[in-house]
Amino acid sequence: MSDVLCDGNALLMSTTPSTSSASLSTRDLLFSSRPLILDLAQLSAAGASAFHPVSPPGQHHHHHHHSGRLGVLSNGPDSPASVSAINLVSQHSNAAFDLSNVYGQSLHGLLPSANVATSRSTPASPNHHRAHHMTAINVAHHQQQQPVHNINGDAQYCVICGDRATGKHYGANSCDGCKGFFRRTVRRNQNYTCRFNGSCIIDKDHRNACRSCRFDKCTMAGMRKDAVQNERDRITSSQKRSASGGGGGGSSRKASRADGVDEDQESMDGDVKSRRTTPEPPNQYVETLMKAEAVTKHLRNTVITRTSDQVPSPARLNSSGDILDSSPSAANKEVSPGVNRDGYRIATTADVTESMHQQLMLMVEWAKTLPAFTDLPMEHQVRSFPGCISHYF
Amino acid sequence: MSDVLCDGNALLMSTTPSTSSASLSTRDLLFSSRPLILDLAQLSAAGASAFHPVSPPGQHHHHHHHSGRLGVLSNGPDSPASVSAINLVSQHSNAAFDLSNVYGQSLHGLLPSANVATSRSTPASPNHHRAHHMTAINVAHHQQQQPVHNINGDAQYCVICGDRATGKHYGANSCDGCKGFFRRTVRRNQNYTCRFNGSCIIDKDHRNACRSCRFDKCTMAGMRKDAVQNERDRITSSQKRSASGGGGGGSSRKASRADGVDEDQESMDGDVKSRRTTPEPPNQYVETLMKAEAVTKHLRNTVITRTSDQVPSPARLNSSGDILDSSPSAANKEVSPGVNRDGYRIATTADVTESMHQQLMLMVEWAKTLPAFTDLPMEHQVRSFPGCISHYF
DNA sequence: CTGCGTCCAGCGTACAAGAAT
DNA sequence: AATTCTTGTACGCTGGACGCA
Ligand SMILES: [Zn+2]
Ligand SMILES: [Zn+2]
Ligand SMILES: [Zn+2]
Ligand SMILES: [Zn+2]
Repeated sequence: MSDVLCDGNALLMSTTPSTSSASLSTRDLLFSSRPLILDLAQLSAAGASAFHPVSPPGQHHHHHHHSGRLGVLSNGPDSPASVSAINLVSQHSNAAFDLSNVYGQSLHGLLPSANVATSRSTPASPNHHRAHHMTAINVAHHQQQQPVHNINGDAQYCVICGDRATGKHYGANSCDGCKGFFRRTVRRNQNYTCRFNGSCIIDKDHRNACRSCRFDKCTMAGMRKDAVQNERDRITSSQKRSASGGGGGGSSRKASRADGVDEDQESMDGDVKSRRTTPEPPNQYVETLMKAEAVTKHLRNTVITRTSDQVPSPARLNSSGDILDSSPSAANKEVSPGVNRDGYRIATTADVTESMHQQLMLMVEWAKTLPAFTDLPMEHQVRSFPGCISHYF
Repeated sequence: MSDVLCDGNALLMSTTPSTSSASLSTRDLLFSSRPLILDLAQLSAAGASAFHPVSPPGQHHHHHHHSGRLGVLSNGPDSPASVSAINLVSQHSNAAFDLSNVYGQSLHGLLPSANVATSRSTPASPNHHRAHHMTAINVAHHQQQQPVHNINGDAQYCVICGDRATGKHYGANSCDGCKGFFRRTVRRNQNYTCRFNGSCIIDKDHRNACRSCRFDKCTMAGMRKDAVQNERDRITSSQKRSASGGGGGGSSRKASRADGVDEDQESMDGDVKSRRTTPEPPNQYVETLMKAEAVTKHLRNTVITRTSDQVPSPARLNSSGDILDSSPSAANKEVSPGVNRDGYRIATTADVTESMHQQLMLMVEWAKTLPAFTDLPMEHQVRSFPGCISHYF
């Protein structure tokens, strides 16, 4: 029962690894003209590495330390295993089910033809964020203050975050943001603790994501605490009497509450607390993924083996007991009639079902290896699948 | 030609949302003992509908749209388009192929409920407003800030809902409610769909009745997405201040968990958000993914529409011309014989092929939005596909 | 002019309360 | 009844605008 019959195109399931078969292998069909292969491990890894803000938004960077470029992974290692679980091969050239063809076409020309490196460094981007940013410093026109160096040849960028620098502050060439941040921190004698592993990336768009790392970077960049002076007298007074009367008030400064309730926002006090350690590192994401990959790899291989061995091999691996509980028997049921000369046989719905089942399983198992996933309450685990990442599965 | 015929279990393609199949669903089979679900659709992006970030496919069963209460948002709206691209349903009870059920269940409860909200805005609470806000102009007392206009005569009302404005937010003079709503929406990259005709009235008492219209109005009123910044470091109130003094320390806030378990409710990352329990990354990864999601979103929607309209609708959207190049015609060919009473028809190999093709396309397009990917030399780009992710297809 | 300072609009986060499930 | 999500309010932090020597 349950054979899939295609009037025109038979669905065939390969019973061999698909690589060497004389007939067209899925892989051959898929990437006949191109060396496409795919290895997710790499994608995620590579992707991940890519994620690494390696190329910071921009210009700012120039040299900059470590910044770790992870280096490009060469894909080699695990590709062998990547054989489609379901190798559906069509006997006919126009077969609709010839996935290989589909893939081939889809990929053909889809990839960005050129962009090899293009390093999209995007010097221009800094725009977004406050436009009114260009203030005093701005030399009349040229609104794009980029790589410019000032008259002295000093770099124009903040050594802490890469934003445009407004001069030296507390000993380091920096932007107003880092200047203010350092001052407030020192004045208030605050102590921050990194929630990750102390190696957060500090650039213009993320400088506020981790105060601990930002402050460390300030210090590292040469800012000196002793350059921060004591609080001065309030400046506030000025305006009121002159204009106030008539109500013209204008906006000059504000009259900071005479009633004393104000207490202002800048000021300090406090006591020392200890450092608390929070889990998860920043960059270890890639590591985690790699680990997950390693853990599920055997499962993957098993699945592949099972799928491809469906017919011929008497030895079905049921070893992974707890994972399987669905129709295992249905698969190896009377198939003899369909086997043809190339070692393929007609795929039964059970075959397809089985394969999909396995695929799902793999995904789930994979997800389960991610600590962040298992930490979720069950409900959430379920919900997480539809997320942005799962879309691409 | 090319119909898939199953002697025992027919492969059917659903032309409807597929809500209630009585037979065992794949899901049941797969995870009978475990609550794991997996929305394939989402998973493969293809599965389909899931792609729509908000897609509420699920829930269908319960009440839902009819939603009697006016002003109340049921979450239905956002997911009109989400119909599984390929709903394979088995005619037999033990059919392993009932993906529709899988989808339905998976999504059930997955969507962020749209809750309405109560407009707690103003009940009377105008009490305090920001203290330091009332500055110059404020004459000591008069705490009832209502129709107040500031010195310039600017309206003091929210341009979106008419409530009392608290200043400019993201570019528009608005109330705190609209400010928060806009920020959350943008940060989560959410998409709303009006259940009516897109012209809902947004005022103080009804602003929570339709998120779609509220958001549109925000945009229309001048709020800019780019004014919403990235997530910052945690604040925790008694951030340690070291110090000397004798401390008067009174902790202002609640002393939120020093152990870091806190994790706050606000802060997420994906549109379908995967709620994380673990701290999560400093995040550029998520950011990158979100960005990729946003960029390919329209593609996803297009694919879903096309796929779901495959059979019934005479209006197939071929609009996205450049993306399609495979057998489009094959799909809508003589199907009459296969349509059965439930609105399903037998899936042709072309249907499956088409869908898979689209899915692949999506993946590739998505990958192309990742800088790390495009930075790879072409050869590597091609090779990256078969990795751990592709295994899960 | 540089490099300290302060000021405060407008970002942000924290969380209590309500709504939905 | 328990749990999760959204909302809106309270208040902290940031950084550009400026004052001053
Ligand atoms: Zn800086
Ligand atoms: Zn850090
Ligand atoms: Zn409003
Ligand atoms: Zn509406």
